[in-house]
Amino acid sequence: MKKKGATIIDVAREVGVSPSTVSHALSGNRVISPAIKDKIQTVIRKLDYRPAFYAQALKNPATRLIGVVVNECRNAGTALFLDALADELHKFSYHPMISLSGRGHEMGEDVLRQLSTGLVDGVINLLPQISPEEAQKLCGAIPVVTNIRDTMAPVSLGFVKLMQKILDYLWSLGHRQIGYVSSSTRLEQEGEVVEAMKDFYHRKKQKLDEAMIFPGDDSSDSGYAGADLLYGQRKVTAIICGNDQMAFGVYQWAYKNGVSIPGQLSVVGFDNVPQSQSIIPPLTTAAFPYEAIISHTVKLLLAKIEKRALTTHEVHLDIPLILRDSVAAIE
Amino acid sequence: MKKKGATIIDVAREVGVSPSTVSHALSGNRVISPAIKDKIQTVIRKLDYRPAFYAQALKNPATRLIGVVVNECRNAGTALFLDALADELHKFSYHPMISLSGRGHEMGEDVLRQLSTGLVDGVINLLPQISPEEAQKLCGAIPVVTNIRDTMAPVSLGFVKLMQKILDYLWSLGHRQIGYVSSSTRLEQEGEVVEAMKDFYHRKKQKLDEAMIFPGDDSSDSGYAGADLLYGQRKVTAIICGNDQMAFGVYQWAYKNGVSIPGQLSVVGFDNVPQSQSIIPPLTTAAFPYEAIISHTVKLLLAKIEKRALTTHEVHLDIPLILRDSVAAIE
DNA sequence: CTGAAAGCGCTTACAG
DNA sequence: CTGAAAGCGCTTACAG
Repeated sequence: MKKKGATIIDVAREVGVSPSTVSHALSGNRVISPAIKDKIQTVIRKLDYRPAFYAQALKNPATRLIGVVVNECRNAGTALFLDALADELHKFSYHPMISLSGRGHEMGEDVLRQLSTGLVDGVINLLPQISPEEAQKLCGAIPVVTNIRDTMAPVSLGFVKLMQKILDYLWSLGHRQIGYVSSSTRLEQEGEVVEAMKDFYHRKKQKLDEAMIFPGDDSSDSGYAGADLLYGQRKVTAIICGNDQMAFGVYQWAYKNGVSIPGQLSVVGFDNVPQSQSIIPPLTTAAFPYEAIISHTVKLLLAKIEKRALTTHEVHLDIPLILRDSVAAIE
Repeated sequence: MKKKGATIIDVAREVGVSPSTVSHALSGNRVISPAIKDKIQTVIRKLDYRPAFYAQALKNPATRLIGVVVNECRNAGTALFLDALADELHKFSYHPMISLSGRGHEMGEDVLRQLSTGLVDGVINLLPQISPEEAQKLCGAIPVVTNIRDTMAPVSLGFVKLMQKILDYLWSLGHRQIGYVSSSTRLEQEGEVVEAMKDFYHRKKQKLDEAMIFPGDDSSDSGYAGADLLYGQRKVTAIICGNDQMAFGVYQWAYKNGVSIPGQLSVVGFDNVPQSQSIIPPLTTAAFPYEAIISHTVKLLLAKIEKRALTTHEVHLDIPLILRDSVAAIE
């Protein structure tokens, strides 16, 4: 195909000046006589001239584009995150270029590699299956930050404290059989979370039963399957889910099987997506601190791009638990 | 900032051949002696050479990038649409570059204009506030298709038939006071839908009460407000919503106000997003025919890009109504 | 099988 | 205040 469109030379010829003059009129880097400036503006409009992006990029490699790579955006938490990330980047006159790599692992690598050919000034890796090290290798000279897990300045989220808070809460309400549907996006921290659970039971002079942990994949289907196993077979009285999506799957299973929430089964989520508030009963869930994480991620990436020193190196964020109506006491 | 990175000249020098040879080895357009080819591969890996995207684009303007412009992706229907669109584009070796313009109108125009500087081969306009004509003007020589509403080959969705089907269904169950929370994303069709409602009432020897129509903005908040007005003041027994999100808002209002669905209030949505199935009670909703629309949109855009003649010019799609549990008969 | 040269559409020292 | 020229990093006729 061919993108016709006028070039700067066409404009210059029509006005009767040199291309340099047109270029300077556009950039404002040089004082141009008002008469010529006006004429240039007129001709630009007449020919519908638009400077070719790639030709500009060849001279000045900064594109102010940030590649954002994510598997898919159907997950409500991801969608919210992307919207907020776009807003944050706009504040610094950067523009996100979102790539959906799809569910396949190899695709994600391809996308990261393609981005690193000068198209973007930096990339934000949101792929759980790609480590910070891999991401940086795939991107070569282009700065990357892998969300939350970045090696230079990771965000440490208070998963451990959160899990203990949740367990304490459920325990105090009389729950003794507590199931957990884990989340694949927080793989790195999964180990810690399980440790936190072990600790908790240890303090209660009990032992964590590994059969109470169901490996979820962040989809509501896996929440559904988790509920089927944990409530249907393991007879839990409460289920903690690694994200809200899976908690919704638990709700769905409960509805299909005539199990009442929170009457017969208590549920706790993670993310605090809008639906968690509107679902019935409103879901008790942990509020993922989007704003703080996004502002940190963007700050970090811009520092790398602009080769500035980092002011902060590590961030600790607590995760508040939002009490709503999906948890009840055991009578 | 400066993106260092090796150039093709660095590679050529290191191997001891000309840049042309390296270029041909990469493209495969020329037979290269195996020994040299091997050496080139080795050096490329050693220097971590990646062809500069913008320099390639300067010679061959086709980037195989498709700009997709959308206000935001937090709406579940939009997120689903974007995921499926990415999959469809990948089938043809095109890659979506998603831009979130945010809620502001002007931003959307800026983004469209910026895309049209050669960065992408075509754009898909998903902004309800920008008409096909405006979009094409903003994009200049770059092909655009405005989803569904494209002038060349629009998709006509059976909104009229759907609305009549829904009204028939509710009417047959005894509903006489039926509210409607309209959707701002389907502005164009809103008129038709209201006509369909008028027709319906006319056939029933009644008159449509305009007070039964609440102008929604696709957010669950507006569903909430709609329910407050329509049920709280206008005493409807059923509410039809322009999208599922707003139906969820109605659910939320009902929960807060102790109104049971479908016992006291029946609700119908539109989109069939995953949550509509998992919500309690599962929502009776219309299934937006994503796949057909996306495949049509992509086919149309690729035809424009590759300057092929269109095989189809207009598509009529029926919208199935999925009966679930959010509607009950009036006793 | 390989190389030297022109050119894609801009910008920016350099010269006036 | 303005122009001629070099160059960004590639690709592709053209020549051997």
